[in-house]
Amino acid sequence: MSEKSKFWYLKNINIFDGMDDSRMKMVEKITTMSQIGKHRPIYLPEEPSKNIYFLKEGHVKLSRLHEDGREIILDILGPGEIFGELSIVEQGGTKEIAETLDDALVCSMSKQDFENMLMDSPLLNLQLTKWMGLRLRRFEEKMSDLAFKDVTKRIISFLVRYADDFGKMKGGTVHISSFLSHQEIAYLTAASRQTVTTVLNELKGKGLIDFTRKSLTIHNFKELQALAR
Amino acid sequence: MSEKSKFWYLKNINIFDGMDDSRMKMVEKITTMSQIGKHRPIYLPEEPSKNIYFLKEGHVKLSRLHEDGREIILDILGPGEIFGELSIVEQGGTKEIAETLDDALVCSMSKQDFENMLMDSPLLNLQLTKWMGLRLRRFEEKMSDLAFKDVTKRIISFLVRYADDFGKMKGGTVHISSFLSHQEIAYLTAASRQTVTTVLNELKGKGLIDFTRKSLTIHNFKELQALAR
DNA sequence: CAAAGACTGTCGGCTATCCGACAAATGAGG
DNA sequence: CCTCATTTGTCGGATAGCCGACAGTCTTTG
Repeated sequence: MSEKSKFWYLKNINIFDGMDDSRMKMVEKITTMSQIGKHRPIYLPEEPSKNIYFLKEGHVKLSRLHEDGREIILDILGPGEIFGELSIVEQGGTKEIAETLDDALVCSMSKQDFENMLMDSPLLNLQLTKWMGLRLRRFEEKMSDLAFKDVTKRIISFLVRYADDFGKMKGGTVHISSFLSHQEIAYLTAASRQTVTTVLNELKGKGLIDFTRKSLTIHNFKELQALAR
Repeated sequence: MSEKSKFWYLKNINIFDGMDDSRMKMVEKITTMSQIGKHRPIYLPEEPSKNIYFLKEGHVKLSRLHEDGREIILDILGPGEIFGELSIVEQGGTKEIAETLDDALVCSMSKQDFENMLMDSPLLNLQLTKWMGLRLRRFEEKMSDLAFKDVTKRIISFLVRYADDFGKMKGGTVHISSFLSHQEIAYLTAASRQTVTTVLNELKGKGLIDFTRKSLTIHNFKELQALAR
């Protein structure tokens, strides 16, 4: 993979693949790069963001709040992913919060510039379409998890997916150095904080995982994965 | 709205807006139109569909099955919407079922043709992008409903949205002539059939709605809407 | 128009999970 | 190293909603 494409790498697709150099220069011109510390908001609901964001490094969580303090984390994005109001139609602003999880490097550009860029490069637009299709698929997956699985399975599903994104695999074991708080996991899995604590300790008791406040080890990835269905 | 654009009307966006006539002719050439009766499958999981579909008339439900007979309906699509494997990346086929709810008119075209068409028309592609953004938003909405609301509110939410799509508004009352079975509503709201029956009868008892096996009347739309939060 | 099949209504028991409460453990900052 | 704030662990009570069962009602079709 070339430097250029590595830069804009997307989990499954590189949206800038096949883009010529002159265009890449243009892209970098209309883009503002910013380093953002951990646990900082990028945009808030009711504060309609006029920008589209690319995540170059780090991770960002997208969540929604409810009137009472409850929260649900819709998705965690990794390097290369895009967020912001992709459908320019609405004006009301999003109901989403975007917030960094760790130190992140974010490129932003105006919706207008983004739109122009898409109009200018059919290939880029097509890649974006495919990527959005994948994102829709991810949401579908999460929705059916919510509908079909009990809390334990949802938490295991989460651990597996999270390990996939953040972990270092070594043999069958996966180690993750930046773990989330139980509350955060609760938001992700639509469970209560106490239940998360209990379930994690059950899994620890069965020797499937080990964890501290800021790290997680999955002893047998395949085995855990199998328990999620 | 011109005949042409009415033909391809999308709920919120007309993806063929601004398309010149010669291109529209081409579109119609690579497209196969078919009339499909009610409650017929369009594609099934593990039977990877090589096509992209446009819904011209009628309604289609997209759902997922679980090993045990359980089902969740992810979305109900109306005239003008697009479905199929929009992200061409995956080869495994979808886990989705697409099935007509009523008599439908569906246009299908091969993924390849669709992709070529998008490459050929940046504007079209951009419209598609916006539309997919809206679809993502709809999924987000459904996910937070699942996380935050109890069954009663989820059912009310469903009624309101369904009435919006299918109903005829007259004053403050909405009448819907093609209502779903309680089981179907259960699948949509991730509830059990019995609970749906009970909740609907509670709402009837409070004079908010009336229903028979195949019709629904909402007496005061605004009032019901307010109860969903 | 009769018989079979599908849908609706209702009940009672059951259980997963939430929620409040509080104590213990850990970590951060002065 | 002490203090305060945050996170984790555990318990018991409350309950929403699931599930099986079964009866009643409507629909379809031969």
